[in-house]
Amino acid sequence: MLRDEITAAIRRALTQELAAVGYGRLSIEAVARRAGVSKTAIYRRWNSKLDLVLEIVAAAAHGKLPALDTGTLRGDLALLFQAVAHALRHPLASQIIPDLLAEAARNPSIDATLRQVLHARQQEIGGRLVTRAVQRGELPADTDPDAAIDLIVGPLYWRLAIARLPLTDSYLDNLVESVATGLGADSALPRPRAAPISG
Amino acid sequence: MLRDEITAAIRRALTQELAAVGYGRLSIEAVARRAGVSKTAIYRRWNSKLDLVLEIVAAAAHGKLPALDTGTLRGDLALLFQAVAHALRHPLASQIIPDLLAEAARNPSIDATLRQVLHARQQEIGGRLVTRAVQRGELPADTDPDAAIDLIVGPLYWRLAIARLPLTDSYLDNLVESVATGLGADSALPRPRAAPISG
DNA sequence: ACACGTCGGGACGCAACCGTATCGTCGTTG
DNA sequence: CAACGACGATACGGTTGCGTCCCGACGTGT
Repeated sequence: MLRDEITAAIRRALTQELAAVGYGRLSIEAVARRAGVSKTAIYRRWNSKLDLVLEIVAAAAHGKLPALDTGTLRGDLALLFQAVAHALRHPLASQIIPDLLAEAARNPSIDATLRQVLHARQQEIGGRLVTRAVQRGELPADTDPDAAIDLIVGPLYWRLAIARLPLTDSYLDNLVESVATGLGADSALPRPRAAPISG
Repeated sequence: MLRDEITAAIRRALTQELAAVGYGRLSIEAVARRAGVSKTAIYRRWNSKLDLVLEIVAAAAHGKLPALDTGTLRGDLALLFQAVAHALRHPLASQIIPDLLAEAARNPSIDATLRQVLHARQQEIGGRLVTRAVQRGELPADTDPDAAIDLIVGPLYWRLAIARLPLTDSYLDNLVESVATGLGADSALPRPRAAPISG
């Protein structure tokens, strides 16, 4: 009997509050104000602040995942980077995700939830990507999937979520090439070198 | 006339509080309790919560920086990774840094301070590392220092601060090699490939 | 022995938020 | 059109924190 429009408004307001003040300062009162809803309406739906956040974070991350099998390592990487960049370009996501990841270090419930919806999925996607590339002969057979994920996700996350520098198409192209060769793929092209200075 | 031991106790307590509850929930009262000090003693030294945090964060990051000129790209990377890993292994640092980086997205004062003490230094160190490698002929002449920094710092930060997975010596060795070749250095060794499956 | 200034303790008024409870209202369902 | 239940508004007591102020107690330097 709970009205869906109000539930949706609460979810929307929570997302915005989370981005605006972070999990640490999050207050139910502010969520209610922002949603144009009474506190009562929130407490009818969730028991507490943590419940609310966990439910909504888990739901938000159950979105679509790309097929991600283009037939080449570089194609897969480019597609994955596009998806990650698209997600982290949303101002809300780029504020909420680092905030919750930091909070996860001290809140086991949040940590568990994020591991389910983010890390597990990353490992699954990254693992498949690596496995296929190994099968194609593009990557060494002894490639460690965990280490590969660090190398794939780390640079883009750093630039978008931490350094907050702009992202251009050519940057992404270069990143694909860097990560691919870093993982152990053959270089696409030889690249020009300066002559060593030592005589 | 302010007693140094008390100032030090406040700094220590602030660090611990920051790690325990994060910047969002940080309270002066809790810092005072933890330091075994009265609120008055804190307010005699700093005007507000933000002042306190900014001063101490800035001071903490003015620590030593490694000489970082080993003569080879891989040597420089290994040394840099050791330094980063050492810093992020401290439980306090590994909780505080992601927390403040997330908070920086919504607090301009924190953002400015972190850019001074972290990003600027990273760019300086990373830029020098890249410049030297280019001069030696180890890296392409058109290497973008900013992109290089993402590739260097991102994976290790991701693993230690976000994924919070363990770090082994062999992992670091592999990471040095991956990053070096990803940046465009020649591979140290050819690595075994599986035969492509397609017949 | 004296004066000075920091010290801890504690109280202040103000504000925000928690989670609960109680209203009368309104819309939906049947 | 009647009953039901979610709705907003409002208030509750309790907790926590802010930043300020005052106090008597050191203890340090002179």
